[in-house]
Amino acid sequence: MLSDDGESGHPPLVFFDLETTGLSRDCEMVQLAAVSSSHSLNLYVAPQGRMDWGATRATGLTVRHHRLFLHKRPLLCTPPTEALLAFLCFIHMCQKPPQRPLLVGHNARAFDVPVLLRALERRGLRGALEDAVGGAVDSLALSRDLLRDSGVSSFKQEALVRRLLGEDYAAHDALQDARALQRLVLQGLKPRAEDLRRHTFSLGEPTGH
DNA sequence: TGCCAGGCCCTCTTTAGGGCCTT
Repeated sequence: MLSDDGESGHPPLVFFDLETTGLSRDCEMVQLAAVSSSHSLNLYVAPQGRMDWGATRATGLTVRHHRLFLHKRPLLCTPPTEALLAFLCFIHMCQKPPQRPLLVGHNARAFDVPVLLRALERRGLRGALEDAVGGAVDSLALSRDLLRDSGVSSFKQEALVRRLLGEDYAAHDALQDARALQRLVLQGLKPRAEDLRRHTFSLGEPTGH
């Protein structure tokens, strides 16, 4: 099976996902999860602002008095700077010198990476991430490419996991999404090293959102 | 009152528009 530990002819892969307060350009991350090989990181962060109703409906997360709740149960939260530093430590742990890991996320180019970079930039940590990784791969673009002419009509992560792996999972929980994405890419999409190279973008490139 | 996300992809395209995808 294709692996994500840097032993398959491509850099180590770190699958990640964010849950946020919404989709707007000023949204804040409230859950940060990363998975590589059998290792995982899962942290909740209490935002300064409010959750959009759509985000609450999708995730079950709510904010009250700057505390975060999942289905009305209080969550243990990590201060945002500590959460980002933990994420950077996780990435360093995944390094196989001289190879630097690739971040992999679904629609990451348009959404997760810009949100993450903004959070890092506010704390002077953006350069640390750019130095730590070899770039990022958007599994949405990768799947659209590899499944071209396959008859797949929905490229939502949940739909791809069901179609390619025959699995249902708890979507909109960042850790479950990151784990499902790891299975989707390694067991379902099975990209070649050149496929990953073709879809790797630099974090230094201007990103939208 | 007026704002309300934005990049990518596809096509009945390129002097554009609409749907997808992320929360």
